[in-house]
Amino acid sequence: MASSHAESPGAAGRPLTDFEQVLLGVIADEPRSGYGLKKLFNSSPASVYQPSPGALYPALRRLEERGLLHADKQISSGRRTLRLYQVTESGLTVYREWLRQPVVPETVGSDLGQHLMRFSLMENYLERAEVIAFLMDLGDALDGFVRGMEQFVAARQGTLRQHALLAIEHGVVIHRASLDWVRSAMAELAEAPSVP
Amino acid sequence: MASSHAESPGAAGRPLTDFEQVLLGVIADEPRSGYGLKKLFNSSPASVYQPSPGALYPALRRLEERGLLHADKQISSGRRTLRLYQVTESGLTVYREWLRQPVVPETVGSDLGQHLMRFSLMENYLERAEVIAFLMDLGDALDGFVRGMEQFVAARQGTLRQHALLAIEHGVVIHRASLDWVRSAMAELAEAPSVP
DNA sequence: CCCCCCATGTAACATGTTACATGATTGA
DNA sequence: TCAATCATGTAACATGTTACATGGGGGG
Repeated sequence: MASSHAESPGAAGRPLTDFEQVLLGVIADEPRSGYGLKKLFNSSPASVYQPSPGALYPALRRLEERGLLHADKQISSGRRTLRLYQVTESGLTVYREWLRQPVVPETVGSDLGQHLMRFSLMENYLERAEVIAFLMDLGDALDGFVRGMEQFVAARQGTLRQHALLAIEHGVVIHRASLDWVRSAMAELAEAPSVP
Repeated sequence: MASSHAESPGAAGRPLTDFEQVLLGVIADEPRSGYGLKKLFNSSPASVYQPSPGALYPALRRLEERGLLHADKQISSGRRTLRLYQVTESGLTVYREWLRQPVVPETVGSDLGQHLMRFSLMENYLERAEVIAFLMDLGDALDGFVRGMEQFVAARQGTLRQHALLAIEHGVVIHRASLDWVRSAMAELAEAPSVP
């Protein structure tokens, strides 16, 4: 039942899940319903993430209960109730704080997807200079990660089995490719100044 | 309480988690205790995965209850009880089945880590020819994934915003790098015939 | 004596998956 | 009328995270 008591206005609580943050960001770009979000994710390139209804609807309710989202109960063209979500002001604040969070080098090895998601959502809310600074930090973190992996390999020269070594090299290769991407993205953004 | 009733011998039940499979594989390589596994993961390159005790110990118990692992209760050098796990025969069977599972092209975009883990563990249990066949399939799947991404981009030429397009290109770049890795790994394995 | 490492685990809590339930509307 | 799509959600279950609890043993 939609408890209609507005929650903590400052939005201080347990930090949001990545998934919750992404929902917030997507809805900040454009109001959506649960079903609309489902369609959006389904149409995404080759299964980036397909949230199950049991994950999606409760997540939206949680965001609503925190006062970060607000649902307009609508009856779209005679249909049954459609809950069209919009971000509230505190939702927008939380979202922007997330976008501006610094890149933590230690997590870049396991969290690359989150950074990409953030980069993608940044387009409408951050200025070009901030985006470029973000990419710079991401590049540094990736560079450090690659160096760390290479040192790890060098330190265990000979002790690693062939497949383990190859698997680690896969990690190196992947992150070096990410780094190259960061550099080319920076170059592209630097020379084509589109209005945010 | 360690219920000592041996479970279903054929090991038919809910399929194992990736994490459970990895535990099974690591223990198949060499008997380990919970703490030994913790140390092993901690020493892994730059936080591949750090299982929390609340994930690790219950997982080991589940594998034991299924009859896939067996614990020798030991008192190592006067210390408190140490549970040294070994794979049982049915555990080894399940493990080998996992190693031989075909590459599913649809999942390769989100599951690359699992395939790498499998590749790494294959070294001791599969023959060189099987490993190369696995890499061949993985390469085909990656190639298909990259083509699919490129088609996706081509189909929406112009409709994608700049950052979204760049993020997708990141996916392309990453998976192409993976594909290159697969090819070089195949070449390396083909010419250096070490005994499995 | 105190601290850190060995070594196990539990409790509370949140979250996710799968599968099912419900009902309205549109088009063949 | 029948099927598909729109649109919401719940129930059962398993799993994970964080934080805490417990206790022995070795070294400074």
